[in-house]
Amino acid sequence: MTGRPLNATAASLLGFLHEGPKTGWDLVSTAQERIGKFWSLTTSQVYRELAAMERKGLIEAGEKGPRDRKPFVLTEAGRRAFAEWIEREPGDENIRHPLLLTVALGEHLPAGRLAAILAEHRKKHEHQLAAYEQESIAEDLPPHAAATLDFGILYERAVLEWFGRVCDRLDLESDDAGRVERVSEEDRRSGATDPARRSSPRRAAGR
Amino acid sequence: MTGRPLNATAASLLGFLHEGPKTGWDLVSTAQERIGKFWSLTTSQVYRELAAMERKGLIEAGEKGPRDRKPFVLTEAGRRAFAEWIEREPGDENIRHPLLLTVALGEHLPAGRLAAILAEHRKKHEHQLAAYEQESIAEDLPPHAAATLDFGILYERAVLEWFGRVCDRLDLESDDAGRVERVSEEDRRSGATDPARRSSPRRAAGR
DNA sequence: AGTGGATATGCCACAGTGGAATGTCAACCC
DNA sequence: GGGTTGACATTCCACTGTGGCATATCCACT
Repeated sequence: MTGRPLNATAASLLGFLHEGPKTGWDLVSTAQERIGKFWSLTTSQVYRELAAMERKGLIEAGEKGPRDRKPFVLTEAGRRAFAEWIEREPGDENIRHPLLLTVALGEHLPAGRLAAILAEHRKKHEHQLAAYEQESIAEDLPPHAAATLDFGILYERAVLEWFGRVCDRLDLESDDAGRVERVSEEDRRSGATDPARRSSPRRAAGR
Repeated sequence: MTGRPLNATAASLLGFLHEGPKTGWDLVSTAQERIGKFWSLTTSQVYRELAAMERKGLIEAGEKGPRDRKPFVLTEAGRRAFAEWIEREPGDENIRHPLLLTVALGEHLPAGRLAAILAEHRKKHEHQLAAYEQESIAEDLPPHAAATLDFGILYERAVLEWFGRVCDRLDLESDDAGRVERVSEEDRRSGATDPARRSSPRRAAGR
């Protein structure tokens, strides 16, 4: 038994199936909503994992509903496999960040173009942060969901702080997105940072 | 021409080849050092991309050196392909974070175990941050490298801040990996899968 | 000469990814 | 009631990524 330990994507599907029978489609949307922020998955993957898990007896298909809806339920073996998986030490994170690639190779790019790209992405991250904060205020989430949402918020804040720094480092003007940060670099030392008091932001520069 | 636009891994290799002829081996180490933090790649991938790019005429092999060293140089077509690639809007980052998965599904895990896992990972991130800060102080990096290193530092700081918050959120004791009993028991009695476990405990933390 | 380790390239099998293609049904409109 | 639309549900396929293995070659040291 326990042939090849179950991958994380499959395991998370089993996790969601603890809440009751779900079809592939249901699982795709559940997963995208609940773990999509830090675990990308696609429909094809979901269906493939479901088929594989059915073969292994971890789940079972129920009666077909309308439109070929095929709801799956956990079997005992599935429950056990999940329990085993979640007990294991999770691996390290794996980040693939095209924007950083562009920055790293940015010497081959005119400064203005790099600035434009950064501005574009900064805007995206501002929106993302706003959305997360919105969500965290509006909804009264169960604690585990709140914890992962926290991650999103802190991550986005860090990214935004980085944008400010990068423009500095590379002597770029950050404007088109409406400069806001510039000032806060200086303010920073007075300790007026947000609710997060943790480590004094050590400014290295001296340029 | 321009058959299917060049993937990011291949493109970064072309980028490094701007610095002069390099062999596959050279490129592996260059890449790991310069972009490995946010763009994972393996030796096999590098050799495969090199072979493919040679077929497409983006690079050319020079004289074989000792030990089958096969240095590649950029061709004009390669230069163009790279220029085209780096001009494009980079995609969004893609994060896969097993630890967050475990947290998100953490209701199926005894609180003590979750705390232990978190403590373990926190330690790793503390080391990583220390390493980055070390590097940033010790070396006088070119600006683009410094910029990406900054990202690493801010990211790790954010992660560490998150660890503190999570323990709070989930009523976990944060310190070392010991500590199994004591928490969780009273949460537990609210029943198996009650999805409406809304009222977040959020106790006052003094730490 | 022999051994072991770092350098160097390449192959293979398989897992994971993304998007297009296909099929099915409910609802709405004339 | 026939036709169109669009959401739902599944499958397929080509590409990308991973990790291990099989070769060599060369160097240093015995």
